[in-house]
Amino acid sequence: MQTLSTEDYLKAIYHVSQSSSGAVATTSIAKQIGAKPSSVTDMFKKLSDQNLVKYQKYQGVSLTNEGVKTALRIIRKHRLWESFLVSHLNFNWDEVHQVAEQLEHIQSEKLTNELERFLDYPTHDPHGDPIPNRALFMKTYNKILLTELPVNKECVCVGVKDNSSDFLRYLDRRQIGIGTPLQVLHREDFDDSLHIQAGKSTLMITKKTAENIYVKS
Amino acid sequence: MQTLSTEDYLKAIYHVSQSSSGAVATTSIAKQIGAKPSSVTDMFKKLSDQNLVKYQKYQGVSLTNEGVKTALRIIRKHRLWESFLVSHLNFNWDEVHQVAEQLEHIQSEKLTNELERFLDYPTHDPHGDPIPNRALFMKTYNKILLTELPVNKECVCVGVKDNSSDFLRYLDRRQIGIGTPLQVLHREDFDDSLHIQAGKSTLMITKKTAENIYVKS
DNA sequence: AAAAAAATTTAGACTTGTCTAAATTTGTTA
DNA sequence: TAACAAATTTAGACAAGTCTAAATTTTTTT
Ligand SMILES: [Mn+2]
Ligand SMILES: [Mn+2]
Ligand SMILES: [Mn+2]
Ligand SMILES: [Mn+2]
Repeated sequence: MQTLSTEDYLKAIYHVSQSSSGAVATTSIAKQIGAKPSSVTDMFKKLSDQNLVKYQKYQGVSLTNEGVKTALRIIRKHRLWESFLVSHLNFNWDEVHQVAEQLEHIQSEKLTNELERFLDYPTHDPHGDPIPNRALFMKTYNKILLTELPVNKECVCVGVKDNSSDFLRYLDRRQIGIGTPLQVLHREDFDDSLHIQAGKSTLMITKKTAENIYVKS
Repeated sequence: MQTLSTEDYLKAIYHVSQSSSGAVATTSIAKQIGAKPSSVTDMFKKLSDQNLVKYQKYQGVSLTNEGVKTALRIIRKHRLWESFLVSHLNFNWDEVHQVAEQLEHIQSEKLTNELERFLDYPTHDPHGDPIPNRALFMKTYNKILLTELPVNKECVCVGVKDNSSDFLRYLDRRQIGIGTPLQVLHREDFDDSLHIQAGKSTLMITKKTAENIYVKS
C-alpha cells in the first residue's frame, strides 16, 4: 500500500521514462515533482527498498515490473477521473488535471471499476491519452505530430503533447480539440509556420503549436 | 487550508458535540478517531492555534463558528459522495463510508458544486442524514426513534442511527430501508421486542434494533 | 589528463502526526 | 475529606517527507 507521495513519484518516473531512454535521472524527477534533488534521492531509496524501482547511486532509477503496474494503476484512475469531470461535471479539459491529481489516490478497486463502467469503458481521456483497462493494457494508435504530417493530407486531432492550461485554452480559442479534422494547406519555409484547415475554418499556427498536436490520418 | 487529519478531527468533534451537550472530551474523540488520548491533546492544541476550536486544558473543546463551517464543508462532501456512489456506481449503503472517508478530503469547490448539481441537489444521503447545501444549511425534519413511536401509528423509515455495515446489512436482509413504511403492531412488555409491519411483511425486531431506526409519521 | 561544471548524495535539521510512559489534574468513593 | 480511579497532559521518541548546505561523484571542457 503506497502513500500519496510515493504514488506521485512512481507516476513521474513512469512518465519521464516514456519520453526518454535509459535510466531516469534525479533532476528530471525533481523538476517533474517540484522537489529538491536531495528529496528525490531519499525517495529513490525508499522505492528501491520496496522493489518498485531499481536504483544505483548516481545512475538514476528504472521501474521494476511491480513499479510499472503501480504507476499504471494510478494513471488509470487519473485518466478515468479526468474523463468523468469533463463528461459529467462540466469541467473543461484544461481544468481537470489539478483535481485528478488528488482523485487518482483514492483507494477502492470497486470505485475505479464502477467508474469505468459508468463511463462506458472509455479508451482515452479528454487529452487523448490512453486509459489503461482493468488489466492495465492501453490501446495506443499510430499518432504523429502535426509537424510530421505531409501537406494536404487529411487527418484528425487525437491528442496534445503539452497539457498546460495555457495551451489547451489557446486551442479552445482556435476551435481545435480532440476529433477536429485537420489538414496542412501550406508550410512556410521561412519560419516553419503552417496554414491549416481546422474544421471549417482556415488559420495559421506556429511550429511550436504544431509540434504539440498529435494527429492520426 | 486543512490537512486530511485536521479535517477528520473537526468532523469527529462536530459529530460528538451533536450527540452530547457541553464540551467535547479528549477520550470521546480518541475513540471516534481511533487514536490515543495524547495524540488528541496534541491536535486540540493545533486546532486551537488555528481558532477552529476553543480549548481549555482538562476541559475539552468546542468548535468555533469557523470550526463548524469547516466541519460542515467536509460533511457536505462526504454525504454527496456517498449519494453518488449509491445512485450511480452500484455501491450498497453499507459499502460507501470507507470510500467517502477519503473522497471528502478532495479540495475543489467546483467539483463539490458540480457533483451536487449532477445529483440534482439531494437533501439526504443514503443513510438518511441531511446534506448541507452550498450555504451549509441542512434541512432536518422531525424524526423519532422507532422505540418512541406509538403502537399502530403509521410511519416511514427516514434514517439509521448505527451506520455499521453489520446493522445496515441486517436491515437489508429484513428488507427495511430508507422509505420503507413501518408500523408497530405490538410491543412486548417482557423484553421490549416489537412486532412490526415493514412494507408488506410482518416481523419481530429487538429493542436494540428499534432504537437505531429513525422514523417520521 | 587536469580543471571546471553539473549532477547527485550525505548530513543534519524541521514539520506533521503519531506513540508510550510518566506526571498531573479532576472526579468519585469510602 | 483523604484515598483512589479516571481522564488528561507532558516529555520524549519515532516515521515520513521535505529542506539547506556541504561533500562526493560524474561529466564536460579546456
Ligand atoms: Mn497526485
Ligand atoms: Mn490527461
Ligand atoms: Mn476522512
Ligand atoms: Mn452517511
